[in-house]
Amino acid sequence: MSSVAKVLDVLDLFSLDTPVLRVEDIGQRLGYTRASAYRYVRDLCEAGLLAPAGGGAYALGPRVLELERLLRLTDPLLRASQLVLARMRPAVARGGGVLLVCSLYRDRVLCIHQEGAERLTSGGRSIAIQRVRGLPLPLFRGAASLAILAHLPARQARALHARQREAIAQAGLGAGWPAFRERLADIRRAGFAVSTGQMDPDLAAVSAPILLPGEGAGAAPQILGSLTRVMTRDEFARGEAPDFARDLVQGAEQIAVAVLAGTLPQAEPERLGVIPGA
Amino acid sequence: MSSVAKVLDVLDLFSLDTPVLRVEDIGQRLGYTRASAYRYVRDLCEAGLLAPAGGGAYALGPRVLELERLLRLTDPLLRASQLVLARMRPAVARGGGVLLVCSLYRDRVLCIHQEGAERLTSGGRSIAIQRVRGLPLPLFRGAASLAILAHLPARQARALHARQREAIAQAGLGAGWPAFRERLADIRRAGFAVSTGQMDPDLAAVSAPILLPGEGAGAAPQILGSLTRVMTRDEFARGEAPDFARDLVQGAEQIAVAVLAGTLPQAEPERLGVIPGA
DNA sequence: ACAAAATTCTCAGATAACGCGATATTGGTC
DNA sequence: GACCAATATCGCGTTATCTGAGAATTTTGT
Repeated sequence: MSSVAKVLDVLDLFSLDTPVLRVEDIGQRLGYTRASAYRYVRDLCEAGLLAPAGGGAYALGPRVLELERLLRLTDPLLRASQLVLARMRPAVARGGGVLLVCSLYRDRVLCIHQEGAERLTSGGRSIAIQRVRGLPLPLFRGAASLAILAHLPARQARALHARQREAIAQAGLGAGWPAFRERLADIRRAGFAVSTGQMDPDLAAVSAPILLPGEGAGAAPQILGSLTRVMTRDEFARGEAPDFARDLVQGAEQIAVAVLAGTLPQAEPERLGVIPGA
Repeated sequence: MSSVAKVLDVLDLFSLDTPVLRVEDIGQRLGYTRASAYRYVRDLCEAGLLAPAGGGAYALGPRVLELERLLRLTDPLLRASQLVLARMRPAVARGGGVLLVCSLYRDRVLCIHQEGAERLTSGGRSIAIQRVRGLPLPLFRGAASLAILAHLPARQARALHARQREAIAQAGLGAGWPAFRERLADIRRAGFAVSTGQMDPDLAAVSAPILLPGEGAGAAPQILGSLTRVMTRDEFARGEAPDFARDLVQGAEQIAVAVLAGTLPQAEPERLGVIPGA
């Protein structure tokens, strides 16, 4: 194992349960000597990814916020989504809904942007949206995940099934590979994914894949992420779901176009303002 | 130079101007061979800090968002600020002002939280607040910076002056070390820092240091960050500045108390909700 | 000022990292 | 489906770096 991987493994120890760790604990958990643990932590502190939190303990560092701002302002998918989201915002807000942009992150799906409220109200109950920005969630539950899952390259889907047969069956996506494959094909044929009650019993979601056209003739398109609308089950049952799906699919297509446009070298006409001290 | 530092240096290349980089360019800019550049990029991708962006290019990766969420939910200073900010929010919002929590980050000051609008309106002009979350700014300009600068440990202030004599003089903080030292002592004596027109000609700010009491008798308190209120110059001139300062100093003290309380091992009564798939 | 942590340092041996060129993989084209 | 050009990884000898144990040093607490 490379020393870089060892150092970056330290980052994995920081979690909601253990946001502040002592060097001794880090070394013990990963099987490093005290000296090595100190060296690794020092390296991460120099990079700003960790910061001393007093008492020989360390927590995530300010560099995380600096990188987050950079990502927020520059991520190709986020930038491409901005115009489309701005256009869809009023209609979605009117319905009390929420828009999400998600992307694949290893074996999970990560929400990279939420637009609208963080909670929905249904029958007097205030429901927190589970798929919040920055929280990786499984590929097998929720419309935003399914829309991405269905468009994974065939090889990847196959490997995924081999690795997580259990979780897939448990999510109702079929017991074997043929059944699973068929479920994914169904979603692809529909052009969007729907889930009701998968994340919260009183919520539903519709999600459209953000697809870059496969460059070769007949080549499968490349999945970049998904554009999702979360709503209460009541609103979903009101029967406008087909309209939602149409809007989402259209929005996702426009995002894909914008991503392509942003990839072109000369497609950066507006300079970002010069920021002193940046 | 350690190999970890070399890998993490790659992260420094990503900026607002160059958010997407090709491996070749990374290697060339840092003087690495192609093979090494690929190795480094691969390591960072495995950690999720970078992600392929097509065409042999890479951009910041989704892990950044995951870490940001973690930091937002767990950072000791942020958590300690939450209650105080909630209490101050209404009064500040009424005045059209903005609250910032900032902390020291190497030789700069980083805003780690903003409360209220991102813009202020003065005489029909809409002014963007420069000190936005995640953007490191110099230590020498703006109230939020000065409040921290004034409470740096003496050694650090001295070293800083030796390194950045020029920038300090240019910011009007004195031409030599004695003058600089005196300016900092002035701010400490006042208990808060004020700036008018330093960041934007039509804005002003008042900032209180967030100080942990020095543990030894007579020991200098430790600076954690600053609590700042940004407002239009008009509102500042309205003469309520002393009230703002009093409120901020009081708020900063309460944050310090909350940080101390959070440091105690048994001070985590409320478990965060269990999040499926987290 | 003293005692106890917390952190860095020293050094020789063990071990990955480096560069180079060759070799797979991709992705686009016919 | 076969080709070609990129994109990315591999294999290996050399060499610089990392490691571990304990001592030395700095920082912190009383």
